Amino acid sequence: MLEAKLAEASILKKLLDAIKELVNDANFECNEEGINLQAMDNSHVALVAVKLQQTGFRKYRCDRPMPLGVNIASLTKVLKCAKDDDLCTLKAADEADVLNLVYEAKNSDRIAEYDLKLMDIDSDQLAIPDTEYDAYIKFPANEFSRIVRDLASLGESVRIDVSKEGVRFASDGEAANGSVLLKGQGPITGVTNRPKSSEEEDEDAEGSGVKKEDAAGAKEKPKVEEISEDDEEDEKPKVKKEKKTKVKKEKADGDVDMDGEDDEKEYEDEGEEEVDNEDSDEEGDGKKRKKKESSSGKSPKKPRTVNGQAKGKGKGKSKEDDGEDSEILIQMNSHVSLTFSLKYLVNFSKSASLTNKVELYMSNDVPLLVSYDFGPGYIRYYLAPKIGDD
Amino acid sequence: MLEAKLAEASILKKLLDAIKELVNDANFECNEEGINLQAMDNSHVALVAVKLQQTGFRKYRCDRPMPLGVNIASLTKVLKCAKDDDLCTLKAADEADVLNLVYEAKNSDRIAEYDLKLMDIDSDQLAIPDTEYDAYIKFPANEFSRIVRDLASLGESVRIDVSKEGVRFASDGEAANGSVLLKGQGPITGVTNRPKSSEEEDEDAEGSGVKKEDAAGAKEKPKVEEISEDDEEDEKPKVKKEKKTKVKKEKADGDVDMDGEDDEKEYEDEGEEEVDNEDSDEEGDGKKRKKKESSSGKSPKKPRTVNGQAKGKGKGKSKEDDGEDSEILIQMNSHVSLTFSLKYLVNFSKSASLTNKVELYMSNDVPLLVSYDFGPGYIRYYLAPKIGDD
DNA sequence: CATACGGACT
DNA sequence: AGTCCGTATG
Repeated sequence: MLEAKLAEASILKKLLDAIKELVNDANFECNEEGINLQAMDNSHVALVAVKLQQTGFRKYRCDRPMPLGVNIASLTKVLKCAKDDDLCTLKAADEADVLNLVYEAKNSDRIAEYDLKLMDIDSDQLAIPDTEYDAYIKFPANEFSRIVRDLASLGESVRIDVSKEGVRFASDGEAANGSVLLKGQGPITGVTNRPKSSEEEDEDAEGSGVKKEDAAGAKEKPKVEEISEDDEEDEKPKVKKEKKTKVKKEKADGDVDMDGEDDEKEYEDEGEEEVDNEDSDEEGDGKKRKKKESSSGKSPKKPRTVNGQAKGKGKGKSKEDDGEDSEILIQMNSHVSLTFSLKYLVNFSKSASLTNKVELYMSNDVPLLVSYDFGPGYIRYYLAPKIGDD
Repeated sequence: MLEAKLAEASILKKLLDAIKELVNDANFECNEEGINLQAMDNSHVALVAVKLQQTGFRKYRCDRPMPLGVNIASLTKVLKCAKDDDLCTLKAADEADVLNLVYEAKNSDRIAEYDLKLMDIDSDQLAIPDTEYDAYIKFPANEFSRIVRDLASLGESVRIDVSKEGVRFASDGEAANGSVLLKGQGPITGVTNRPKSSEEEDEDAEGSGVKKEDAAGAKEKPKVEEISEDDEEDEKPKVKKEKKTKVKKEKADGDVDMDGEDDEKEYEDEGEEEVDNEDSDEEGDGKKRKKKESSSGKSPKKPRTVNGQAKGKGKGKSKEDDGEDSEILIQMNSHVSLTFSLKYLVNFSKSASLTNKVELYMSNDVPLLVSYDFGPGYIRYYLAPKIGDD
């Protein structure tokens, strides 16, 4: 049986808001690691993958793997009956045909309980190719929302170019053409980030040995996702580190002070690694920053980077993230230029309500990965590029 | 070519919001003085005239007069892509068929650029008759918004009466009749205000200290007649300070001719003083005046008229400006009673987002002038009165 | 016909 | 800033 207690019903509410337009029905695949959902959008153009890690729950128990087929619209309705800060417990008996949701007000003077009917859904889980990405951008989620919404008002599609200049989003429309350039802070370095698999997340979080299958290898080889069926393509998506280095690099991006405002919060040299992740810190050209980054760049054993901490269980610092909110981190191995349908990107950008950062992973001719990591898990979208130049 | 940098994109956004429902397409007439737009509303009942003075820009360059025909809806779309506090630069090459808009985030980590397609628009600029107004009211813009919205919910039109009693806005409706009386602070004096031309505005801005108070004794009787060019010589139309009246009057700035009559009155600026600023573009081109006044113009802030300070009302309202916000200044030469369509007034009142004061200029049987002066320019609406008492 | 997005008003 | 209404899209 399943019993999973989430500290905030709002997390589920936002999650459902984020996918309800994309997906009609989907299986919540529950196992001891947590809950996964994977589905193609209605037109089979985009893929959405959600993970709620076991560690993200206040309490989590799942004796055996079980797929819970739910109608997303129905679940959305039921979730609307929860207050944002209610404790939310999902329960399902083995072989149950209903999912039981219990909402407890924080002060526990109110308990609401709903039973959502389940359905059998063919889980045609699509395999997510394990990809090496040539470009990685992490920036404020609302910035992304803004850009795609703005451009969507002009045209149908957007071309995203990642170059040394930065990231450019450009769209041509009837009445006007538009382009937005994000410059990023600091030098553009090679890609050192990659989507972490759920196991990695777990490990990052607590290093618990709970992981299953490829536990061991997981960290080393970045696998994108656990695909069910045919993930025989074993090339792990480790990012290409080949051309990683960019010429100019001096300070880590954390040091940059865009606004010119004096940051009194100077980086404490220890404790907090704020941003790192750039493998190439070797420069040490006497910039004011102290080296915090000691890892050897080439093979990030554990690409720990702030990312990890931020999202990970080490919740300790969720707030500090804000300090990072306005940062734009761009990593690139080679020039990438892809065109996507704005309609989908606008849809994806709804997930901004879950977290304040979004990560884009791109390589030419490969689906774009848009990833939002939030406290208890992540939601990732894959969208194939348009071909030709329509 | 044109290159005009505005410190806040929000100014343009608000301006467009203010006119987009009234106008579909319009020419932005750019010349070395600044940018003018003049258009009839879609039903040819109201006229809107906008001026953005060259001094209102962070940077301004316009080598030769050029009309930029834009579709207001398209420009509105493009402007929505700007953040309110973005620096906004308008650029157009000579004979260009696109208007280029560049938005720079204050911290410059984001640069967005849009090209808006231009169109050829027949500029049937209507002449705005030079009018002597018998009544002038300056009061909080949101007060005006409130009054017209309230009355619009009752009836179709409003009768505005200016008498010694104050200004009364009255509307009769099916279910109820309503009337709002504004009393104004201080005694009601003769009209000393008139719509100022942009040059005058400039002067006010800087010469403010310079004004001599009620220069002439004419104060009591605003004469409407002297339209001379001499306006600049003495003080700018300063309004009376304290209760005293100032009288200044000269020509109104534009000549509108709602009816289509054209009386072009040319105001040549006499060599020294500038006063012109007619919206009438046709001639506008011909008269290119150079700004002589530029000197102290560096702070083109809102030309605060003396009024503000003068009135010592004990308003202790909130912000500093508010001190003036609640002031109601009424000047009148003779009783004025006019009826207008509320629908239009409600529309005009949207400009309240641009500034916190509105000025009404009225004379019997003549179009009402509703003027909003904001930092870099002004927006004025002319609306013919209803006749009979429908 | 229903859903979602954008704009307006309080 | 939030809510509601209207418009547009699927």
